[in-house]
Amino acid sequence: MEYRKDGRDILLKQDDFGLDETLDCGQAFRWEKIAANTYKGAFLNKELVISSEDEQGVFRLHNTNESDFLDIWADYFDLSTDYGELKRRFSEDETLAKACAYAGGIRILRQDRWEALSSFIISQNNNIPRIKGIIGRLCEHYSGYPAWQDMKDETAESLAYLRSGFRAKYLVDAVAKIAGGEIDLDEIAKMDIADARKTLQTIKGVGPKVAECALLFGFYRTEAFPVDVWVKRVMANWYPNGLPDCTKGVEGIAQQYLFHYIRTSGAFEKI
DNA sequence: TTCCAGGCGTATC
DNA sequence: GATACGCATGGA
Repeated sequence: MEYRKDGRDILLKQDDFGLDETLDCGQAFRWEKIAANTYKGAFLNKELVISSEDEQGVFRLHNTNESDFLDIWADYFDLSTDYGELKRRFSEDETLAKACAYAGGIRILRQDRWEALSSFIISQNNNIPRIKGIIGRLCEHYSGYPAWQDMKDETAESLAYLRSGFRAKYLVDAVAKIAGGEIDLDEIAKMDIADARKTLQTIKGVGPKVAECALLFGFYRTEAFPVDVWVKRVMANWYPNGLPDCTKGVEGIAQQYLFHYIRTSGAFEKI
């Protein structure tokens, strides 16, 4: 990992990293583009402004320090994973080769468990701009993303201001199950993937897709493979017999390249 | 106006 | 176990 201090900023040299592709590709919902090449966001309630420099592959983490960079952001941005190597591996497959070439700057963010779980509960049968709106209202209300402990007294009625529709009662059930001890996110992190899936799906509003998203983005279980309407199209059109072997163990990372590719490249219209 | 969105609960067979 | 349908909201 190559970095140096520059005044109150950290300058990071990092290949295979694009801000638009990583922060605005539907895996996290509260990064906001505040200027050209600049995003503002947060992990837990530690805020960060990050921008790309003119020099290719160099990023500026504004107004932070070395310990936050090493303890928080290096992990959050998954800097210890070699995405160049992953892309070479994926590129054995023709479609994945195109997806990796199309958006080579995608990385999987190592997000907070509760934030990922609750965000993807909100995401169901919803579109990304509206998901961002609902989460934005939630964070505005709580001055940051609320921990589940902060939401213990919420009801579907008290959450009406979110305008999250039928999803509000699902959030309430998730909080209730965690607060009641039926669900322990630390325990889920230690479970094998089958038990983790099964346990998450005891929450109302958490089915196969939301569970996979929570596991991939909140628990960094790279073998989790979320299938939404877009990935259904990917599978139907390119992988009718299943994913290629080169994705084994990191299906979720492959999924993110494919999701972004079919959703934004225009490849879908050409099928 | 109708359709759709990072789906799921429920009823029915 | 599979399939059909309703669900809140808002943009296209």
